Amino acid sequence: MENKQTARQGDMRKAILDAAMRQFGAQGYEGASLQAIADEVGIAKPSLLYHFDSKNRLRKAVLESLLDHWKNELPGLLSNADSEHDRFTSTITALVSYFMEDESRARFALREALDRPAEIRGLIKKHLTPWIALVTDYIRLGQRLGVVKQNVNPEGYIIQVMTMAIGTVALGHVSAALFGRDRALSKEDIIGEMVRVGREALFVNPMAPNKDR
Amino acid sequence: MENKQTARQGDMRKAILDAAMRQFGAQGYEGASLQAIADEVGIAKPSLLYHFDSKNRLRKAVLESLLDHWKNELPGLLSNADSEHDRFTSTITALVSYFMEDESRARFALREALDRPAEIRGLIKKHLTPWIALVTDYIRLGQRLGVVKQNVNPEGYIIQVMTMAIGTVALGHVSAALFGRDRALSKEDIIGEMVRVGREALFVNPMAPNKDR
DNA sequence: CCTACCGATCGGTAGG
DNA sequence: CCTACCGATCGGTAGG
Repeated sequence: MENKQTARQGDMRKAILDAAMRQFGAQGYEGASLQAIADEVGIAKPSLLYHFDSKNRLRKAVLESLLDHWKNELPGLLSNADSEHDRFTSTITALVSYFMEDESRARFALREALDRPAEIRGLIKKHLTPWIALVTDYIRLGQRLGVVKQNVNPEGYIIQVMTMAIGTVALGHVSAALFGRDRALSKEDIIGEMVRVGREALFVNPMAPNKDR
Repeated sequence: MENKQTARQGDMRKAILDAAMRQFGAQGYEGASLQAIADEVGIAKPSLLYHFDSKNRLRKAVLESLLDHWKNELPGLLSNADSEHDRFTSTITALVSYFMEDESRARFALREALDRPAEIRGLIKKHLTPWIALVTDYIRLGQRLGVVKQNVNPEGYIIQVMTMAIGTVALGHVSAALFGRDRALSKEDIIGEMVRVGREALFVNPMAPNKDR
């Protein structure tokens, strides 16, 4: 009862963050106006600035909500796996599912990397570096075990997989229609081929069953 | 002599197109102002609108300059190759070189796909469809010859390679610093790993010498 | 190619 | 959470 007001404010903040992510993702930060975001939420523009002091702070809050998700998700993802193949499959599935669940996430993340490379580089370094290092360690372990190809460049490989995952989702509406109706591709086809490419490039035996050691 | 004036105007148009591509690529279409573009060229804003009737027409002219390059380049690229491996190497090298030569090209292309998916889809369909169909035909030929893996989805594969090529160049400044100084990656490392990923996912024998039939 | 200028919209503030 | 309003900047025009 004492936090009824707080709960309502929390709901409103979440509604604003959702609308902002969609608008920023679709129109870009400069292209999206506070007016359009306020309209989508159903409030007046100054009311929006009561919850977030400025457009820039609103953007940072959206960014933070993405980072928080992965800071909570990554630890479990990387430890709960019985084999290298499982680890690859569950990690890339979680990565792609998260962005496909709401494509605005992929578009927003891609735009931020284009608009503010220095800031995004700093955020990644600060929040994601230990987890990325863990992935490269696993790849090197796989190489010693003979499960992962020797010619894989672990750091470069991670960049390619992340670029494919975010890029494929963010550009889905463009690329799916690259071919005539007769050769139309479903989202599942595109994602499936992405996983296949990542798998073939990584594993000595890409089609190995679940257990590999 | 009679076209001295025309030559000067052509030079000015080219200077404006260059500045516009850099500004659009770095700041986005909405984020880049005509004033900033005019400043970079060293003329007044209304002078810019004498050469291009509106900001939107200037954007379309930049887009057209990218498409024209590939409409001229692709025919030669796809026919001048002695083997499937050569075709893959020369095509992906040309693709990546073109974007690396001026990274604004990759950023601008990526932003346009995000900002105006319907328009870009239409442009690709109109200008690039026959060449893309030729590439899928080559992949299917390679599969019949036993050079290309049977589980490749030709359409999906092309999407992944294009996403990797454009995304890797456009996001180079962000991704290169994902790792500490001790594991720093050069552009060549990143591009090399991209080519390796594409090759391993495509060929039955990724390390085959030049001739394969 | 320039100076001078236009209406519209932007992010943000005052005050309640 | 709202109405009313601000200065700054936007793309674009008039006129030379």
